[in-house]
Amino acid sequence: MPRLRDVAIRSDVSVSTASRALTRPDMVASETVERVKRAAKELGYQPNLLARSLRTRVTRLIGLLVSDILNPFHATLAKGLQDAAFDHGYSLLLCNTDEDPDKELTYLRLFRTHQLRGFVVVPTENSAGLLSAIGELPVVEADRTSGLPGFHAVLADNQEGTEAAISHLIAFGHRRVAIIAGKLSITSGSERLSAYLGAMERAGLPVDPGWIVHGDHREQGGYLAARALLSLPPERQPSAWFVINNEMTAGAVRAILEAGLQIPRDLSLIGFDDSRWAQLMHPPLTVIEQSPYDMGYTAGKILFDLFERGPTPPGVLRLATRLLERASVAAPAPAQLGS
Amino acid sequence: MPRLRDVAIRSDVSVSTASRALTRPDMVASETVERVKRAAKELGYQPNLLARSLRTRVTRLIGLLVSDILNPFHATLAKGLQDAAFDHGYSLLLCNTDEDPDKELTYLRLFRTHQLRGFVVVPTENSAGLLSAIGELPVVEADRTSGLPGFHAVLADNQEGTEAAISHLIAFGHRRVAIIAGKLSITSGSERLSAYLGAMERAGLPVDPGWIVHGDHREQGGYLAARALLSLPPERQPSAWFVINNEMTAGAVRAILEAGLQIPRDLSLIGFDDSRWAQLMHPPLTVIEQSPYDMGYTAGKILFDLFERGPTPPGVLRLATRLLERASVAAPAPAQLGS
DNA sequence: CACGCTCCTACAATCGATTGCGACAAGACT
DNA sequence: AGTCTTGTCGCAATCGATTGTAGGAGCGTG
Repeated sequence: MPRLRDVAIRSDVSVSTASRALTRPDMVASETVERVKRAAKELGYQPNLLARSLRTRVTRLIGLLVSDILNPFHATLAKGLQDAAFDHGYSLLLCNTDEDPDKELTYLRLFRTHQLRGFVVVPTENSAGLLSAIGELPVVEADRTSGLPGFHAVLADNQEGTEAAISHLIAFGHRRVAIIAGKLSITSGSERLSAYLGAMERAGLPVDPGWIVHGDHREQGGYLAARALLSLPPERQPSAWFVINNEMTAGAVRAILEAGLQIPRDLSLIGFDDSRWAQLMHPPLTVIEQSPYDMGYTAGKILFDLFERGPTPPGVLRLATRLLERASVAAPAPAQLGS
Repeated sequence: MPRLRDVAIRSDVSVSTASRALTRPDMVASETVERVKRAAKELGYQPNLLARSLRTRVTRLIGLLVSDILNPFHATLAKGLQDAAFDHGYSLLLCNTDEDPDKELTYLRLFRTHQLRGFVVVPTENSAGLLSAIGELPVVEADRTSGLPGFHAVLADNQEGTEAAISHLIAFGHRRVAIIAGKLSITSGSERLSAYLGAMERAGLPVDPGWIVHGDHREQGGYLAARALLSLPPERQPSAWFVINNEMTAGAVRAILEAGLQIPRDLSLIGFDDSRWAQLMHPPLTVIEQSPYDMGYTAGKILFDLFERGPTPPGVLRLATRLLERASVAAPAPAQLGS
């Protein structure tokens, strides 16, 4: 690989002039710039970013830390961030933690050793303890917050979305609405649960404690939570479920199908976050749509802003949600109305 | 951030000894090693990989170039590669090209400027011309090959998979089997098409030219191809479709539902590559399952092998496929048997 | 005691860029 | 003619690590 020195020799200038000709052309005579550029092109010169970054103390690398890129929500977020990175001339280091604190710590360290400029993280339960250790690196949290002060965050408007979901169910006549909730230590989980409780209370509807089950945000967790709901005695059965994320919704659907129930005849269902399978399943699933792509793109923009303008007072940005009415919600069967 | 110099001063040795104590402890008195390590820990020292890589001329970065990380196939492949990278102490740069040759070229250049050690690519039509330009960088192709000689590749056993699909349909009594094929310039597409033709011929079944439609490997392409099939005159209608990738299968399903047809009553369907929606849709889709995770992991292993052992004669590794029988294939209705 | 040997350690060069500063020439101005 | 600008360009230091080589300490041996 040709070095800057080769370009300099070929265009008969010093290395410093060659450097300036390529990066700050206004400081060099235009005729010289031309000569240097031509030489660079002829040699196929590509600057060594390691050397440049070492000298300037600035890289053009950012990171993304998610628990699982297989979750379409994360994949879409990754794409949004990647596009933002591309638009700003940055490259993206992708890291899956699999919810493993050791991996998470390893990656966080890696971010520092690789001299990343900053990163975006979808925090997990363990993140809070770890993030406080990384120090001065600019960070933007997406989807959830670790609860730590000082971080910028881009989140969905969980309250608005949840309320829309519950209102939708109530409008169909449901009075017995269950929730497959998540971990309280994860903000998206706790916010959606409390919005559910608020919406039910405002509607004057009692909530059976058995209607609140907690999953681990993964498919299997949703499945187990659904089984718990299905095993409630008949007189306590809810007529509709609200599931707080897409993975658990998939698990819940699996459990429902296994139990031989039909949606929405026997049970109405509404999920948080859209996905292809939600559109294609039978019946198509009514969901609260979020914008993971925008979330990623926006998180990126905030990050780049941070790079340019320096530290900013941290703020939380809420992205709107939207009710996508499809066919998994219907009026409850008379027998289900209960007391 | 503390530098090695700080560690050296604190442990009262020279920078070079500090360096050796941390990276080649056998060359330094164990008592000194101890002292240096302690100092490093106390200071929270993290080596600057830019400087190290600049000096050693070797980074621990690899890249992944895919057209679209939103495709679960690519996402899963990415995860496999990421896990392989983690296991070998490498980090992964993720790049989406969106099938845009400009982006692809930009990223390829980026790989060189970032001094990546090598990369994995799922080639597109444009890749062939570009890959030849990147020179000496180790590359492993996944899922498809660009057709260029000299590259290692990890592919699905397209012939085996396609034959299993067609045999399955034939075993159910289908004689009129259509294919939604891809671009011939993409090997996975051409291989699956020719395997289809071979299987039909060996079964002694004629193929109506109208039964072969080409899509662009994306959802919309599958939709359009499906519309083309559905608009064939009744006497030329196939009783079963084989779709060569998951995105186009989704589009095809959309078109079928729009047309008010029922699977498998009116039409049997079998897709290549499994996905969650294929499991959850109604009816669950019979598919040829591939192992994108293994593909990514294996591609990574080949790449790391290349790093360690130096250039190897390029080879093509085929990963087995498996027929996942679900419920989208049934015997054709008598009226469909045709002539 | 001189010599050679083995261990350790330090000095200094090096990777490939960027950049502060000074040198120099050409032109403007007094 | 002398001085001052202005515009270009080169020298050399620098970023933070790694590593070839040389030198010194400690020890055993003849």
